[in-house]
Amino acid sequence: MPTAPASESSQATGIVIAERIEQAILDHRLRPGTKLTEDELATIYGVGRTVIRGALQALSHRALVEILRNRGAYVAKPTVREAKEVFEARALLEPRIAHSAAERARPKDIRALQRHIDREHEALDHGDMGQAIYLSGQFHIAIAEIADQLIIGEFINSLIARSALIVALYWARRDALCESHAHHALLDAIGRNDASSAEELMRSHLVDLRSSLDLTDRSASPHSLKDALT
Amino acid sequence: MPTAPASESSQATGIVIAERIEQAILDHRLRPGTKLTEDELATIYGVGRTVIRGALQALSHRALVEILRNRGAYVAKPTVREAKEVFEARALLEPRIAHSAAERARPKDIRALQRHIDREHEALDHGDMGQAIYLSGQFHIAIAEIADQLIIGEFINSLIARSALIVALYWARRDALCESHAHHALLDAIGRNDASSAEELMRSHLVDLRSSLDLTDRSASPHSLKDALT
DNA sequence: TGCGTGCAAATTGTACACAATCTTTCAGCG
DNA sequence: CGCTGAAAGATTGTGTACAATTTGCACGCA
Repeated sequence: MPTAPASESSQATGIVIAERIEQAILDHRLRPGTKLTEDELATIYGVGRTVIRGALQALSHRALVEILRNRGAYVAKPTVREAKEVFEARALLEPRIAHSAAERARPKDIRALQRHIDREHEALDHGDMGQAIYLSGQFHIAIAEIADQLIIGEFINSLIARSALIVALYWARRDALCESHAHHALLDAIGRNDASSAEELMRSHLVDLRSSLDLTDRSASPHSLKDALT
Repeated sequence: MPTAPASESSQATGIVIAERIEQAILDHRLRPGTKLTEDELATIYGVGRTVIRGALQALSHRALVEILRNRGAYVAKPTVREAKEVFEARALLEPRIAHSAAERARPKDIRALQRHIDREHEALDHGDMGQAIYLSGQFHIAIAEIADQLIIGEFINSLIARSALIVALYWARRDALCESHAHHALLDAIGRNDASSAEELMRSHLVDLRSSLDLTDRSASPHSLKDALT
């Protein structure tokens, strides 16, 4: 939920901290599996553990952080199965949303999308891969916002956040995300209010995205290995 | 109410309390708009406010409880728009899930679904409408579980929880949910592994469900009125 | 009477102290 | 030499006190 005014005190601090941590996870400054100790974060942000705990719990609801009882919080490590399911869900939701977005898009929406693409290129030029991946996700979220479907938009938001983690773990072909040709094509179709093209472009874009990942079943995946030993 | 023994494993208490409150909301013992004071709940369940706060925050993430900063937690009151969006999302997700469920269903799954329907009938015979609505939702969740799609299943779970709130606010035709003919037909199709029938039945069932609600735009809705004044 | 201001009560937000639990380490024993 | 078990250390879970914010009410002024 977009609780806008961050400048106020109170619980806003917890939300701000959660967003900071989420940002760090999304652009890969915090790798999957990293331990997030409450005390450590509390001293870093200069607040009590109560606030940190709330932030971590919020992130765990978004499946970005995994909280193990009495054992602490860790940056989540999606399994291969979860990764597959995330992309199945995206394949189900996003083409439909792209369709709606194309129907509803107005000039200012197109300009907003264009700005997203520009920032994406900028990050790529600076070689900031983490930021580029983050912005690439933001582009999808921007499309969902145009579609003006808050609930489905929230689902997509959550799925894209998880996708950043999945990319961190399973990315095989480094070229796929970089050539944001697909995003240009989407912008084009949406700009022309061509709903069925936008829908189809989104569908194939997601197929491409998924095929750039290595989701072969490796039972020796980091997660199950760790679980097996403990 | 037997308050949980102190030896019970830590955070589990918070989860248990959240589930109890959710249950109360779902079968309409707590009406939308009811204030949930932390101190009150803390004394009821015999725990500190810390635990209650965690439970309320979890429920707010599921959109069952609305937390207003410095003003407390209230049972959520979905707007007409949110209600429409919930059913749009369900119409998008559930037919697909019904399809998968029909493909994967095995005899024990069918038996589980049958048990759900039996309990539904039982509640109706006892005239316990709240419980009947709750169980009616559980049937949809059971189908999602058969489909074995954890992530989409979680989305559906959240949507169905919200649907219980929506029914509490906007139910117009009291007959619709009671005649669970649609659930029988679904069980039948899934039992025959007839995926396309199950998908189509789910689609029309959701249309029926939605048409039993009064979602006409009344700008004097409790929520927007409150917002307008503040 | 109507309206604005200021104080008091209630409720939430936060920090901190203590208890419960898990992990690690190391000594003793087979 | 490896295994078992217990104690020490570290980390999380919970209750509670205090601070911050909001709300309700009463008072005074036009």
